[in-house]
Amino acid sequence: MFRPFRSEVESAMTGCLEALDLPTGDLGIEEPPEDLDATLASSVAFRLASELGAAPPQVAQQLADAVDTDPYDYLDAVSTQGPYLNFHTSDAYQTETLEAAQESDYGQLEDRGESVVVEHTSANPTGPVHVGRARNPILGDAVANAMEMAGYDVERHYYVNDAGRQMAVFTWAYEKFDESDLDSEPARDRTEYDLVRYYRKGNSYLETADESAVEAAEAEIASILQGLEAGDEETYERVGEVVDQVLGGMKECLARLPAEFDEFVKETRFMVDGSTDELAERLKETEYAVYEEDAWQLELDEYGIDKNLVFLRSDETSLYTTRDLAHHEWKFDNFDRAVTVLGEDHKLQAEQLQATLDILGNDPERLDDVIYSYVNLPEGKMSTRRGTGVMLDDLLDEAIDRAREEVETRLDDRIRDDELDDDDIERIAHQVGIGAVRYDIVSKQPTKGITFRWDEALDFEAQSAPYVQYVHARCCGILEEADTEPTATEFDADVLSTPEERDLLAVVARFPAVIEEAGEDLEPHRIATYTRELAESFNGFYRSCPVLTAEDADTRQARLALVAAAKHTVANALSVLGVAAPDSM
RNA sequence: GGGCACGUAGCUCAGUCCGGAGAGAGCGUCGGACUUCUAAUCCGACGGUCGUGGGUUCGAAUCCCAUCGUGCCCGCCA
Repeated sequence: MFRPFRSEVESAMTGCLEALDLPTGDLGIEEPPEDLDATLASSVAFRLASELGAAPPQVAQQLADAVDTDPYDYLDAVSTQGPYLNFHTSDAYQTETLEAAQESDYGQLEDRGESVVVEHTSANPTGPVHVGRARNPILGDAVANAMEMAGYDVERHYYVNDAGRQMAVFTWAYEKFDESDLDSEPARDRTEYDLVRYYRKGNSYLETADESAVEAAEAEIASILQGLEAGDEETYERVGEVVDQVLGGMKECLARLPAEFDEFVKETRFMVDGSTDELAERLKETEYAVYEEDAWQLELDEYGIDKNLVFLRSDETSLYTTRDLAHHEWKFDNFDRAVTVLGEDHKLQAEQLQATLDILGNDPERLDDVIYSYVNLPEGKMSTRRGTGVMLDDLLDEAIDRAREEVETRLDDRIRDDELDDDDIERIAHQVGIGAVRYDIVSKQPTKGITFRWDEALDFEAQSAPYVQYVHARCCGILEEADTEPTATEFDADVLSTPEERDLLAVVARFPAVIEEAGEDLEPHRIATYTRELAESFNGFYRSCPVLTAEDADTRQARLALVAAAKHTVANALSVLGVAAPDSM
């Protein structure tokens, strides 16, 4: 009910200011400090003080007196404290929040009737997913989830770069070398770990072999690229054999997170259907196009980009961005909006794409980018080609092992007599281990750099996933013990009167607004911050408010409803983050 | 050299978009709380020139300018 309450406050303030013939452009509405019992506040009195020739506290009082709360359901009263106006909620606010949160989909906002394609990960199919890349699926999945919960109609796409130079090199190397040429065993028994050895071998060969050998190899690589450009069937099959195998392995790895996709869109698709050629022709016709140094380029100075964008090589083949432009026009044809999650190293390319889409007559406002910084090792960047980096599979394995150890050591001094069996332990180890990895990454602002350190990545201490997951397990424990989940008619929210109960309910009430903000601003880390506040409030409530042994039946019933509300809220918040919500821990 | 990001407690981070109520957490350190619905919990203490210097403002971690440090980018690679 926070969102409707906010609307009421805005409406009440606007009405009040209009009645006094004051400007309504800035209502100064903000969230008050935590130790106040007001739900919203306004600092507008500061700005109106000079205009009214009175000190801010007097202005605040004058405004508070003028506000009419009668027409509103959730706005109960306005008070002042110095220069601030404080807005207080009604009993109906509590009651209806508690009722709304009994629904297991609490936080799911109304359908906006707007479709959006969220493209994320899109890692080149060159080898195993390493931790440097892993921020993308974890962030991307959360962005998609947040938008979905905020009411958008979301599709998740993985754009497969199967037509670039890297894949041509890979295909050439895969065909040229034999197992006996390779100098190591696969690090893991899965296709991408096997095949990446050819890719690395090929790259080191190109760096170290003698000139004529490199020349011959480059000729073969160029012929593969040209074969793709010309739509040659056999070339597609050769490249496809490598791409599909490697991608298949990468999908298995990503599924462990899990990060799932509605569609894998191959870039060769936009070569085969002629849209890349057609697009290049259209670009040539624009006033931005120049033919320099035997290649077609686009001058983007007007867009503040001083680097020319080459869109056709001198041999007439297309480049990644050319194909990606066709890809994005396809997105615009099929979706209302497009969101792309990509590393900061692709930022310039994203700006060029944005500018060029505009030149081609598209509305660039329909495309948003979510940019994140790479996860680096203390000693530098991770690289598939060079074989440096921590593999996501290894990180997940370690995290699960660490979580399993934790569960087992806690087994002995466990109070609850629910007899965890081996399957439970394994389940909890997976939920907590993988959850901790995801939470650690998704809870930080994407623009902040992360340096990967094993001890930090495997730190399950507070302010991490298990802290929040534990709240869910506690809720489940209570509700299971009570042997009933209350329905919306069987409780009275008014009996929830302790500070801890009111605080928890107040936090629960804000959840839909947090979803709205995270979904609209593409900032899922806000949900992680919120889960921490929610968990803190719940633990405070848990400490001081017995539920099953409450002093009377009404209190017990209302607290059970509050526990169910907290459970749905924490479960749905974790679900947006892609973190499992364990029933027991 | 140019462009873009980041810089908040010893460490890891919220807060910055949209300026407002003594700058908040966690880890670590120190001290407390389990005959209790799960102690992966809770309570308390210690700890901060919000990189630095200017400016705007009644008010700046937040906006502007400058500066330093770190990262990323500046390929007919992706």
